[in-house]
Amino acid sequence: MRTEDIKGMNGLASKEKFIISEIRDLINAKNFEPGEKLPSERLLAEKLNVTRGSIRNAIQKLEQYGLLKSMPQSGTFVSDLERTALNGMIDQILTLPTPDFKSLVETRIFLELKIVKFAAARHTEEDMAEIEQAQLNYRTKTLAGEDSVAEDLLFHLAIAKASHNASLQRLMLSITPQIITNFEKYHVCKNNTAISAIEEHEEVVKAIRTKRPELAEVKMKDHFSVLYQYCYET
Amino acid sequence: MRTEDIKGMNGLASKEKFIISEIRDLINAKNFEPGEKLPSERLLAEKLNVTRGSIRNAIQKLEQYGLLKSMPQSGTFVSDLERTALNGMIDQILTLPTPDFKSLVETRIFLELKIVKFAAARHTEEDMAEIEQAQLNYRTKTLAGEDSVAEDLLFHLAIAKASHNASLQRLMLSITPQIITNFEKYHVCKNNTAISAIEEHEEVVKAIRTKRPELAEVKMKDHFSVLYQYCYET
DNA sequence: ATGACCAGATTGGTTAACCAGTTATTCTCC
DNA sequence: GGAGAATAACTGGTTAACCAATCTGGTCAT
Repeated sequence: MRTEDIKGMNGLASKEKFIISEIRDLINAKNFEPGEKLPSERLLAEKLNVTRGSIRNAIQKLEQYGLLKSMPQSGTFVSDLERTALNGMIDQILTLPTPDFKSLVETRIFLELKIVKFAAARHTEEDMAEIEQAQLNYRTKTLAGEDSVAEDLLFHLAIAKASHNASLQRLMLSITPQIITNFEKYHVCKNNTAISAIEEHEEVVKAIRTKRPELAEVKMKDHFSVLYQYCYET
Repeated sequence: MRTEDIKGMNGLASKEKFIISEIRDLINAKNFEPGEKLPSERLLAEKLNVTRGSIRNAIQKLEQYGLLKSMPQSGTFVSDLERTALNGMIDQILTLPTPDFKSLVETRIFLELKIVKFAAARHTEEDMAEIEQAQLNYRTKTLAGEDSVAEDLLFHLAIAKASHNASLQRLMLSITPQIITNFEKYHVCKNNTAISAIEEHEEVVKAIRTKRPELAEVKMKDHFSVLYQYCYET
């Protein structure tokens, strides 16, 4: 059995993939009931001829997806899912490809259009203050002719926070940096559009402040128009 | 310095929070440039009076969000983000609350309505076969009067895969199990609605097969109507 | 002066021993 | 024979020593 250390398509080392699939097979072979206890890490390590650390990594991965739950000094338990569901999820996790840039941008736009609607509907006074402060920072930095990518990011994150949906906020946090760090590479963000972005931002702010979700979405869409074209017209 | 082991609001142990915030402070104090190398794990551990393992955990967390990047036998580097952006992101990560059930459901519906549109537009023959097989499984299991929560989940995951957007698929994978495992607790999924769900599913399948994104979205929305009411009418 | 090169220090990653709880077992006493 | 307590075995988590790749600084031949 080769266990190369090269990273796979979805960021999982192939050794980790192997272990995860073995755990899946074990769950199937033994007809595990939901909530049942997995064999101990040591036993699994011995059975699969890998180190215990590798087992722990694999378990941690599946724990991130909510499929397993480790209890200190007690054991690792499969979550309350049917075995067939567990199987399907693990299969998808194993074959999940690394998102390409277009997928990321597509997802980001889509997330933000919803987030800004929620923000317009649910924001508090403090949220509004933070958004406006972020926009002020972006404005001054941009007008000074300096690079304002960071301030732009913070503006959008402030809106995400104001959406009062922790789940959406987290998704936003997890996909944004990947996009930002690839921006230059893909030449998506033109510097000369930064000035006009100030006004676009302020239109969004105005719509949020006046609590008009639909308008906020439209204005955000305008702001994303360049990115949008990149996604759907190439 | 208290370092309780109790999990914080966002699933981060307070010790981890402390370390992450210290790392942030360090990056600020030393005016780190994008891409610069962080002090070694040993040095950080000594400086913060914690074990090296704790440092490694914190770094791993920030790596998940794409803010740091560990290079074997070389060092840990901050990603190519402005320091202000780094700061804002870390602050949000530290204060991110655990998503409540309503946030999760809200997000799931929203994701699926987009996913089904993409699936209708982009699915391949294999995708379609998998979706229809999943639906068949759901149908037979439900008609047999057995519990079909797992088959329902797999049906929706098959559609997510057919969206051909790895980013969306991953988001879907990461929020679904949390919802499923809380279903019973919140009594959202009534057993007696399962039969009618068969037809709703098949309407969705039909819309996907005939490549009508808008219709697919409508049909999916119908399918989620009960959940939707739970979200927005309580 | 310059470039190739080598040894030692430093790095993140890995391993194995250890720890504090939990759980199963056995032994005792009624 | 059965309930309760002591105990041994086992659990995931933690720690410290170890590893191999890498980086650094100086040295030496050119």
